[in-house]
Amino acid sequence: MTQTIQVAVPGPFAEPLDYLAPTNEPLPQPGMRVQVPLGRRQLVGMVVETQAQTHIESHRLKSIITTLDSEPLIDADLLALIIWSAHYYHHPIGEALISALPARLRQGHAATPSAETLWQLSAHAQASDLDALRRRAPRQAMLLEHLMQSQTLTAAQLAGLGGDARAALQKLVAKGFATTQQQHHYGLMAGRASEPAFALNDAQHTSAAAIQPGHGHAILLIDGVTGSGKTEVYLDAITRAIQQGLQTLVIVPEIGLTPQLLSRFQRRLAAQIAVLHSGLSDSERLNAWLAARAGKADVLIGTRSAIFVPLARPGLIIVDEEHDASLKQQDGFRYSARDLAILRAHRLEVPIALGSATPSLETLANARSQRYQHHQLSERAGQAQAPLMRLLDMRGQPTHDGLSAPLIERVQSHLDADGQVLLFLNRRGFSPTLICHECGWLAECQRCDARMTYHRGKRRLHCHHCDREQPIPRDCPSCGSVDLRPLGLGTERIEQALQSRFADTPLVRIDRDSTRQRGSFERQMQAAQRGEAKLLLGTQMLAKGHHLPTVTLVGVIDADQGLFGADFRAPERLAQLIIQVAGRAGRAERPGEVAIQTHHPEHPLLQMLIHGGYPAFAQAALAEREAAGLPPARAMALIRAEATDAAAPRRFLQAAQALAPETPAVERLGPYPAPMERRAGRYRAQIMLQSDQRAALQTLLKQWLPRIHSLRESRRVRWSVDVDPTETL
DNA sequence: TTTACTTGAGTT
DNA sequence: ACTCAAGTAAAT
Repeated sequence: MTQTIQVAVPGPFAEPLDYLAPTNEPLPQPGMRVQVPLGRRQLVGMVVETQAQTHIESHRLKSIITTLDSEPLIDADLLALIIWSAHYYHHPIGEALISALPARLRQGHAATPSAETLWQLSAHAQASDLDALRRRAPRQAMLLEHLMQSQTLTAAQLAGLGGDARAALQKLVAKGFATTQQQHHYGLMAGRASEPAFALNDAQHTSAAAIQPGHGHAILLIDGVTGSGKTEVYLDAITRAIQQGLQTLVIVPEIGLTPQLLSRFQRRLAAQIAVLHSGLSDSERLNAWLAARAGKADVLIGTRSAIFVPLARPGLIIVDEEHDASLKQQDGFRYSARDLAILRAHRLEVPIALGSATPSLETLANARSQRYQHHQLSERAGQAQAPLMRLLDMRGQPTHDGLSAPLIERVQSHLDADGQVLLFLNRRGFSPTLICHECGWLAECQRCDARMTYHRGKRRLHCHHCDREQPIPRDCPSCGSVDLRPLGLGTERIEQALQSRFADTPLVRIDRDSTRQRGSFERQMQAAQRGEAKLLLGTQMLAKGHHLPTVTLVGVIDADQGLFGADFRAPERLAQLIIQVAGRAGRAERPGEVAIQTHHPEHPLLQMLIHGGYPAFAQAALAEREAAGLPPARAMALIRAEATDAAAPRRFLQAAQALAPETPAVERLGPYPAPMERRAGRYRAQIMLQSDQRAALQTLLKQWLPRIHSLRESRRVRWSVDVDPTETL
């Protein structure tokens, strides 16, 4: 009986495939990549198991072609975690395992970091040689002197020396004064702890002390209002992890991985820091991944996908802004980095801290049921006081491009007192659409059930759902009238209104359009932070996490948009956004004020928020979810389908429903059209599953999905499963 | 009759 | 996902 090896290969397979051990090669181990034949193709797969029995007839088994790694890339723990998550999210096992690797490894490249040349002083070199060189080759002499002082020179140091230092060094090597050597180069940032740690206040100290790297598993919610110094708590815990020789994995939202955050870590930690985000090249990502795996990095800061990075000596996991939507992948392998982080911390027996000023209802429910330790930081660090929030009733108010008289009055008053004002509107462009004043025609997208946004700056219509752009029509396509008018409010329009109302006040607008150029976001943010701009206007880009110490007034231009969204999470998101943008006010010594424009001042959500803050809102929202049988009270999953043929998704999902195993434990709703049925030219429908028992929902999916796979209709649509969906649209 | 495109089955 | 064989539609 020859040994069969289970290999996860990229393809639509829920389970690994069986292969024979490679001939003339040692047995590959779990966690190693292997090259395997699949049909006519050769693919990179990952060994999952070597002790397996197979039920495939032995003559049909093929052999592994070759083993690509000399040691496992990921250890048994991480391998098991990824396999578990492939099953939990019902994603093909090979896709899950392969997508956990950096692209270079997926493609089969060697698991080695970049190499850089290192020049060293040769033992033969004498001081007299230096004198001899000084006359004929001053550049070589200069370099030799460098080598004599510091023994080595790296490529990075060379860049600072100017000219063709490399050629001169080659001459030195030829003359036997220097030698070269290739050295691994992981591209790490060296932290210097040049800045002393802040003295923690009592609440910070209590939270930080509860995070004990090296003392087993614990889950902590660090529930800290904006400005309460969550990062100080993290830094304290990370410092202790480093002192114990343990690594910390820090997961941050896409928008949160800023140069400011990195430089703060660098200034405060005596550690090697690796960074992993979407802006890196493939080899930079590989370097950071390998640095964490080899234990060269003490701290790894990364976005969602960093949760799959192997760690040589794990000691602590931190998930910052744990409520942030970007922690859940929205296509393909739809995992939640926050949920997997909790699982990983459990498996590794290390503490995990989840931080947020506005925790998700899922996390709050877990804190309430004592599964997580709940640490509240309700005091703002330093002198800062909580801002005063109030609602501005828009009903019957005359408005100037969305700005009510009371808001204009507040802005003026803060500007007069030399304050800085931040206005928040989560909608870019000039107006959400154009309307024909004669016949009521609206500028609709050809490919989506949505209106096209009018962008005055670009002089174009732009669909924010499918990215389609077109020129602005001269006249109405329906009646020919030339009287086309902007309908609704976007940041460009508010900018214009502010410029005419506060003509002499320097203003900066920050949204995806105004920051498209490289570096312009940082430039504009600096103008905001230094107080050069007195009026700041922007979308959630401006709301999330940037320190704006001199803002005294925050205006929310339109709170109504989020109040009546189709998604059951819309109120939660609105509350989080309002609290976050409100958190920008009064962070330093000045007290802040928050003014929220709304046509529904009596709305319970808004009342709750301004009177009881986020905790009161969250408590009410949790009770509502409980009553409605929605997450986190019950488990949820979606089966989504889309196709260019309008009827196909519904037909497919109906056929799927007919094959569903009957169980009273799981409720199955639909198929029903997605709230925006047509998007980018595709029609979309879905089935919703809900259950009181997570396990029952999993069992149902496990039995059901293979049947759905075998449906003829399944080939005519694109379909996918979304477990624990965060966007039900 | 040849060639281009769609459809279904199978990959260990 | 990808690739191939079989089936169908249109080019010569």
